Amino acid sequence: MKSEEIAKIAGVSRSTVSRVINNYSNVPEDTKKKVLEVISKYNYQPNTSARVLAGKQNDTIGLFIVSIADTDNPNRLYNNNYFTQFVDAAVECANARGFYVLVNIIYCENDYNKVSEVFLQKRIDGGIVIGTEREADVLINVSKRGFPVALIDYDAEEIKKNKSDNNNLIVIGSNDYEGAAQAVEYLISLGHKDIGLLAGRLSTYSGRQRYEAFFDTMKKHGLEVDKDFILHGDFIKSKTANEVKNLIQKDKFPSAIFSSNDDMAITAMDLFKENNIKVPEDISIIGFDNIPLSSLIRPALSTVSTPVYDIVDKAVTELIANIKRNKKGFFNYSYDTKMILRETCSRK
Amino acid sequence: MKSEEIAKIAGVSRSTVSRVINNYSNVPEDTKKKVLEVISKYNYQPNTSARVLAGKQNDTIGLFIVSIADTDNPNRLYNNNYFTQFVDAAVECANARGFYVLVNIIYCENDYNKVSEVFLQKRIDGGIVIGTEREADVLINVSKRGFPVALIDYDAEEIKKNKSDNNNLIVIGSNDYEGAAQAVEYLISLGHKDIGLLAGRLSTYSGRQRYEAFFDTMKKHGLEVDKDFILHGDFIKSKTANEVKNLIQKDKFPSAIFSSNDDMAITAMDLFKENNIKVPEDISIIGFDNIPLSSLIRPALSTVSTPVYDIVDKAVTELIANIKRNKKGFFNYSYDTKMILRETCSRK
DNA sequence: CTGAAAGCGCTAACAG
DNA sequence: CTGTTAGCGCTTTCAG
Repeated sequence: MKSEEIAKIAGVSRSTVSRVINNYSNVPEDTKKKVLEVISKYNYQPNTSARVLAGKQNDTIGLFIVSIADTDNPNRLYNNNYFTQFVDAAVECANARGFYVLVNIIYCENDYNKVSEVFLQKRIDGGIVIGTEREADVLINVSKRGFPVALIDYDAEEIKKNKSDNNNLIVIGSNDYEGAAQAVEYLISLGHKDIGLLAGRLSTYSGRQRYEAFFDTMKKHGLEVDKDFILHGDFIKSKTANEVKNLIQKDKFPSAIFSSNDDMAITAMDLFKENNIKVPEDISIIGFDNIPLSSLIRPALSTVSTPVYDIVDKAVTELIANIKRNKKGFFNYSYDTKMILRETCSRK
Repeated sequence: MKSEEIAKIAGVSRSTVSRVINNYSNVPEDTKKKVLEVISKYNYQPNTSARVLAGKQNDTIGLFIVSIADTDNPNRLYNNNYFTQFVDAAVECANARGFYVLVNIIYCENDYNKVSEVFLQKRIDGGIVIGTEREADVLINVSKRGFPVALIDYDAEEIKKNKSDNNNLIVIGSNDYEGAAQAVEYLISLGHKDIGLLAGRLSTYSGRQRYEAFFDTMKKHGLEVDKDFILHGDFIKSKTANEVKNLIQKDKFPSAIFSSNDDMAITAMDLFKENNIKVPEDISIIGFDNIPLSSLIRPALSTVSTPVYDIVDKAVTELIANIKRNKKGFFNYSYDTKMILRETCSRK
């Protein structure tokens, strides 16, 4: 079924059919009704490719999830409790606004080219990139070519430097520095002095923010950081497990740990349990992200929640506004985090 | 940048550019190389809409996730530990085969029309539908119109009846009846007689299979089923919680429960814990699906694992084969489940 | 208000 | 082996 057939049946021209489909104002109610009836009767749907080729938008946004980690694990993302939230939220928000979502996963540096490809092939009107590494350049270039891009978990300041003329870039994130500082302050307020850090991948913005906040806060309180208590989990389960096992082997032990995300905190807790180290009696731990799992495990994990849903919703909304040319420019939004106290931290 | 410009620069015609893009055999190495160089130099990517309109495939499959549940919960899917696995697996498998994935969520009966729309608009070459309700007809009609469709968690027998001439339908699932029977047998072998059922939504195929297997197995062993021990959780957290709370109020209690999925089992366990009912000392429980969370909670949940990844991989592979016209016809595949014994079942 | 006609960027006969 | 040409199904001027 194509618009020409609809036109013939309705006794009008293709143009008129097109006009009613696109809701033009200058078509009389009668004609409109007549055409609509035929369309509905024959279950006609316009061919998207033809519409796009003729100048319409695609009404689809690309969701790019960077998951450069655990490359030896065939299940990768599959096991990542953090990103799945983004997929769900993005699809839900976009669908609610009449947009489709093309989901892409970036497993390796090489995959970054996929991003530009998808744009260049005009498969999408705009894209959201999450959890990105340093390869911001690729994305900034894409946006400079006129394609709207929303970046989540990115250093807005650094981008602002290079962007200058960028009209299609939206940077959205949470105030992780403040959130992490607050968590460490909390641990300190509980009387902890020997505090360890389970650090995330420093090539991510959030990884760096949480890392720096930890050291700054410790310093602010005149607390020494024992190098042996700095574990580089890099947001990767297997790495985290190795680092924690190493720590357990040592003859000294922190009384509390600030973990840069919940996944790593949970991995550590499992290992603690295996080794009869009690949380929070023997060691306190606080995570970051407030993934669904964190409230389900026992003891329930104290953590810092980032408003994932709000962030994604903002990303989708702003991206669509940019696509529709309502709102061009460089925008930067940042959301506050919130400490969620549960059962894994106790007074020293 | 369009193919004509590439042609001009490379000193050939558009057709030749098209030929090298589509890897035709009748292009001499030299010409090919020359064109490829220009393409790569200018970072040219063919416009997908134009290609599709000219008769090429879209190289994208639609993933439709039915989530008719908890409609009052704004986070819906977001909290569903089962479906996220499907999204990840599907994207990974499809990407690996050079296909893109358009993810759609079906929240209500009305959304079923979205499925046909996406097909009719030619946004996708084929679709995978998961967790479907009775509205199979919509999908079967879609496939009858020539669009390849893969159905996961569907009653293949029932479909076979109506399909007869269907050439584009693939039905994939796991042998849930056998898996559920095995789980109940296990509970019985542990000495349990008063066994309860946490039933899933009976409008899903898996929900029905697991339900029937429970009753059949109990009957086979001459065991009575107490009506008060049949809880209709419908795969929905809030409903499950209500049913379990009701049960706890009663003066009689089963010594074991077979839960039609892990999510409901975990909800029940949380309630048991709140009410000082110990698992597995006071009550044994076994779930279904083996979601990631089930191994993380304590006590770790005994369950029946379905090979999600295999199922999705098969769905993607077969769907693509059908799209590429290598393999037309009606196909039905079913995978065995596997009991995973952990810590929630004990001898009566 | 509405039809005719051009054109979006590509592929695929067809001819040479 | 390669260029020319005719669409693919739609939107959008441009006339009327």
